[in-house]
This record gives sequence, structure tokens and C-alpha cells, in this order.
Amino acid sequence: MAQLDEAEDSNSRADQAAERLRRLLIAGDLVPGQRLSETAVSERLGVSRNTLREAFRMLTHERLLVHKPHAGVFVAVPSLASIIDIYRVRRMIECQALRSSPARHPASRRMRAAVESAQASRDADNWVAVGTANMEFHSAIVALADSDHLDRLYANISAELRLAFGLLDDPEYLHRPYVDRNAAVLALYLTGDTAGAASVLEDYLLLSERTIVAAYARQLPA
Amino acid sequence: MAQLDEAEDSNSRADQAAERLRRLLIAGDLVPGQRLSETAVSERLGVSRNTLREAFRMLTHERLLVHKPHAGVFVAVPSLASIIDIYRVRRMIECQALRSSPARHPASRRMRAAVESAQASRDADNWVAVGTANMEFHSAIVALADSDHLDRLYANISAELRLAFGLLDDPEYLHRPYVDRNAAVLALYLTGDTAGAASVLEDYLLLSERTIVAAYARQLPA
DNA sequence: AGGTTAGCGATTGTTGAACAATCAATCGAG
DNA sequence: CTCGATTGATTGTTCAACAATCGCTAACCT
Repeated sequence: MAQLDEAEDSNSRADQAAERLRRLLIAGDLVPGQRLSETAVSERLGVSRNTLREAFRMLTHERLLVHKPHAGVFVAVPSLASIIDIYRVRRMIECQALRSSPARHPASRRMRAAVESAQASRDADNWVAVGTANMEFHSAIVALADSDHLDRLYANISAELRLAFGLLDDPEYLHRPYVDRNAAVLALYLTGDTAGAASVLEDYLLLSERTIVAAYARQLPA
Repeated sequence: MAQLDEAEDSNSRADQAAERLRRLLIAGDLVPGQRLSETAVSERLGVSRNTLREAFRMLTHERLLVHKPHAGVFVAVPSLASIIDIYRVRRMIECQALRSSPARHPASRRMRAAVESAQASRDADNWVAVGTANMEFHSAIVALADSDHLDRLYANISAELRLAFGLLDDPEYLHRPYVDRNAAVLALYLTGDTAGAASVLEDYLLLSERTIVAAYARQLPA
């Protein structure tokens, strides 16, 4: 086992700070729109202002934070337009990756593991874990394309989407319907019917987008 | 028009430094693999080491530089695998953007302008300008998809590809064949035959990839 | 009174210097 | 000649200070 849960951030202190902030972000401890004071956060994390700025810049490139010049950094608030954009990209990339993937691609193991993990977490009523497993499933689908660039793009997109999920407050409603659908997509893919799998996935993504957009519009009437 | 050519980098000094480095990189003044000393570059650009580090980090995220811990930053050397990956992504994204684009999309004007610019530069024997115009043409194709995320991904990919072009040394051979092909793609698209345009584009990209990979393998026998 | 502007305070942007941590090359011992 | 320790240079990180900029307050003018 190369990297353990806590060992992956061992590189630099800026990386460590970024990782800690990342966890605070996906855990929802930092609400979107909130301003992050450099001095306050730096002394809370025990790093220097300069180092924290490097961490901020990393997270800004991951679109988790936004930087307004001379005003500070803020937790990103995913816009409706950005979410719609994300789903457009997901349909384009995931469906094509699935459709034109050779059979028995190594990443299919990741897909299977993610489905099983999601089912287990569902039975344990742990819905944020279900969400994590679902996202891992889609990440594995993208990995079918064997493209580092797409993998990286998808990692960014996932982070942003996760921020949006955190804005909503019914994780069961958001994640439960998709674990069975993921299993269906995986089953079709494993039989070699990649076109069918892609088709099911596309419907699935359209439904998911509608659900999230609706919940989003309901929650943020502004 | 909000931002002019020279005014876009006015934000911070780190941005300015990054922009200057970017120009040095695409101009080929900085050869791939070269190490960039923090102190040397910082005093050459007239910025502090700390500020330069922020610039380095930006360019690292754009994959123009690579950062090796405790060893420094180096000009990225695009690997053959990365180039192949880039072309795979380009085929996936550009063809689908072209195929599923509505007619008379605003970005088609950018496509037309790029074609005309390439033709003019070709007649003037300015081959690096031809290369720039060609890349602008493809960037406009991606813009047909109306996705900020894809636009950003493509900007990164373009920068990396440009670095690879700089490694080769016959810009006419690299760029001349494609200005007429771009014009053909544009013509098909404007008649509404998006499927035909996408098909031509796919052949085109396959040919371009073969050309570059061959030149690359010839030049770097290592 | 209402709107405008000048100034104030706070925060970010940038710099320089200093020290610790790490790597690579040199030099020396066996 | 090979292996190992020392040295030197570069990066990683912190601190303190100052300049630049923004938002707000309050005084000012009409």
C-alpha cells in the first residue's frame, strides 16, 4: 500500500494546508460565499501567510475557492450556469468514454468496487459515503478513456460538483436513486453492450441534472 | 471590447511575471528541460522570489513547467504519451463540439477570422503566425460547445502542444497543410453539414497526429 | 435631508532577509 | 576503483515590514 489516508499530503506544508482546507470544504464546515481571512486562517492552520497563499492558489485552480483581487479569497459558490456546464461536459465525456472503451478495461474494476461500496454504504445509511462512492464510479468511467488530461479535468469538475452538493441538504434524496442505476450501467458494460450502457448513462445524467437544478433553484430563490 | 492584448495581465505582478514567462516559452527562448533558477529568474524579471514562485505555480498548473520538490522547476518536455493523449482528447472534444453545434453559432465568426488570418500569414510566409491562427481556429471549434470548462481544458492542451511544436524545427511543414483543411471544415460547417465537417476534422486530426508523432520520434531518438 | 466626497482603517500585495531542509557533487578513506 | 561523508548550493518556509487598494464612515455641500 503506497499511500495511506494521512500520508498522501506529506509533500510540502502548503500541500498539507490545502488538503486540510479541502476536507473542511467537502465536509461543509466552510460555507460557500464565506470569506477566508489570510491572517485568521494562517494562524488557525499554523502556517505562515505566504504558505497559506500558495495553498489558496492551489484550491483556486481547483475551483474550490475564488480569488477577488484586493478583497480576499472566498469559498466558491457554484452557479447554476456552472452546474449545467458541468453536466454537459459529463454527458459528453462519460458517455463517449463508455461507448468507445474496450472490454475488460482495468478501470472496470474500479467501477465494480465503487458500486459495491455504494451499496454497502446505502445499507448502512451513510449517504455522504454513498455520494463519494458514486463519484468514484463516474471517475472510473472517465478513466476508461485512458487520458490523463480528461482525468484531471474530471477531478476538478467533481470537486466543484461536490461543493454544490454540500449546498443542498438531503443527501439521501440526492444519492439514493443512483446506486442501482450505476449497477445497471456496470452490468451492461460488462456484457459488452457499451452503446446500451452509454445510453442508460445519458438518461441517468439528464435526470440527475434536472434533480439538482431543481433542488438548487428551490433552495436559492435569489 | 473590454480587454486589449496588453492590458489583460494588469492584475498582479505574479500574473505579469507569468505572462512574460509564457511568451518566452512559446517563443522558444526557454528550451524544454531547462531548469529555471528562482533567484536568477526573479532578478531577471524584476520580481521577488516569493512572487515568482506564485508565477511558477500558475505555469505549473498550465503544464508548461514541471516542479520537482527540492530540485526546482523545469520547462516541461512534452512526452510522446502526452501528445497522443492530447490528440485523443482533441478528437473527442472538437469533433463532438462540431457535430452537435447549432448552426450560425457566434463562435463561427472566430473560426472564419482564424482561417482568413492563417491564409494571410501563409501568403506572408510567416509560419509561426500560421500556427497561431490554426490553433485559434480549433479553439473556436471548442467554443461551439459553449462550455467554460472545455474552453479552459483546451487552453491548457494548446499550451502544451505549442511547447511540443517549439521542439520541432520546420514550422512550414507542420502548419502549411492545415490551412486549406481548416477552410474546408469551415465551409462544410457553414452549409449545415456538421456531421461531414466533423468527419473531415477527425481525419485531419489523425493525420496531424501522425505527422507530429513521426517528427517527434525522428527528432528525439533517445 | 439627501447625496457626494474625503479620509480612515483594515486587508491584501509584494518585498527582502533569514534560517531550515534537502539534494547533488566533490573529496577522501579504504 | 568503490563507497561514504562533507560541503555547497538551491529550494522550502517563516517573519516582519511597507505599499497598494478597497469598503466604510463621517463630514461636507447643495
